[in-house]
Amino acid sequence: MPATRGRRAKRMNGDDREAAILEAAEQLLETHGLHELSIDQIARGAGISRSSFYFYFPSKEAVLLSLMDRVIGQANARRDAALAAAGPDPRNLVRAGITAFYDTFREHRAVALAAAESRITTPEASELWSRVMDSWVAMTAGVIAHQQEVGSLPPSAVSARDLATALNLMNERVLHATFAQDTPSIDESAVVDTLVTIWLAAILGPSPSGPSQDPTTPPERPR
Amino acid sequence: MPATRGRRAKRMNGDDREAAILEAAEQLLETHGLHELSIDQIARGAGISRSSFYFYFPSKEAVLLSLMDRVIGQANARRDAALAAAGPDPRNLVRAGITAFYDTFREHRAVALAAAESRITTPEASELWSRVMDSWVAMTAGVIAHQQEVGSLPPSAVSARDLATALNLMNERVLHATFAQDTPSIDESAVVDTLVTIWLAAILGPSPSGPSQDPTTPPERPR
DNA sequence: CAGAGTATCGACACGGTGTCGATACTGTCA
DNA sequence: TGACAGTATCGACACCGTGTCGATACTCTG
Repeated sequence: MPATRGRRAKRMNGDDREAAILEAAEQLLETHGLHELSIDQIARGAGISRSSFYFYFPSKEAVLLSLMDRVIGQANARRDAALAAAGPDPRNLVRAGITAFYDTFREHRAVALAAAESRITTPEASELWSRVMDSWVAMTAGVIAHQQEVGSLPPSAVSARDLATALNLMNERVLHATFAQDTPSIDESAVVDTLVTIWLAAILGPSPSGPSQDPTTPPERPR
Repeated sequence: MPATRGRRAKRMNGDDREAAILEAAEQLLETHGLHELSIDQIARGAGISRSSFYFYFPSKEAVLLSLMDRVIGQANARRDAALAAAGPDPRNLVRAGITAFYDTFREHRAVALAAAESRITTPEASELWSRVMDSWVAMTAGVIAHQQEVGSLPPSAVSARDLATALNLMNERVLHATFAQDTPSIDESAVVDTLVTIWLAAILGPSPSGPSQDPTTPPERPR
């Protein structure tokens, strides 16, 4: 990046600079964990000094919070669109929801990983993520309760809410492991299918393959 | 704790002091996250100065690593005993394994939570935990593969290994959430049942409740 | 072109880390 | 018993990242 040709573009306006900080941070997070990133690095990456950084954000965690907001908004939008297009069949619903989540965080894996890191130290990040997870859990619990009413899931000993919580936490952890290439973790090519399989086993339960009420989709669904 | 009656017990021998540090650390971790704990606090808690601390451990992460070793050893021992006592029925196997895990980390929740925190910053902690998880995954994958051979689980599109990975990561995350009282999380009273339900749905799959081959244990197993 | 707001920086104080050299205590062997 | 070796302890120092403050430069608008 040569300094904007000829005359050096000295001052940036506040919004541009803020955007530059966000961009620099996300870019640096591709290669370094949040904890191994100093404010100085982010500031330099955005073309300002460390102390100028504080003019825009009170801490690096605040930067991440901004980044998280954007990504979460995208995830929710994508989910709502996907679910609307999926129709009522729980098989499609589940796959659509998981895919929306997967696609978004795959595109912004740096932010996703940093968010998990930040949650530990920053209450704000923790609360933001809690709200996100809660909305997914509530939605999932609705689907499960519906399956129980319709009769394809026997109202087991565990509550729909708890089941929904466990499944969503599984997604969170499994996708994190995949994106971080943890050991053990699941390959990107298989992760969605694996999650969908478990979700369907858990919420469609005992009914082996026979569709209980919606014959619009084939009972067997390989691939 | 009054200073050992009358004459102050000045010097401790090295092993005692090391034990005191471990104890102080675990005790402090009950109420504070690892990141909000300074070496000075741990050292004072063990009755020495900060610089003396370095005589015993190179960092607070090293202390945690010691703590983790002990707890992990306990978890493995408990698991092996439980599995040996559980017999071949996968229903009992699954519940026994999950309960062993749950019980151990419940008794040492401070260490469990700190371990998760430390994994982010300390490669050693990350590797140690990876090895633990890998051994659980391998064991689980064995059970799943066996179920597939026996025929009660149709060899689905996803590999036994991936299934095992997802289920174990679910346990890790769900139990963490429970012990940390995250939002959302599952109450301690319900968490084992919830996990067992999902595991059985995933690895026993389509077969509703009929015992597949081992009639020595009752198919129903409440409490 | 003056003044209000915007943007930037250097310098400082603070708190946590890790190292080093000095010193005190303890057991043991001559 | 008393000197020496090893063990244990500490204070002082240098370092690094953070956050704040006051000074200054730039820019727009009247």
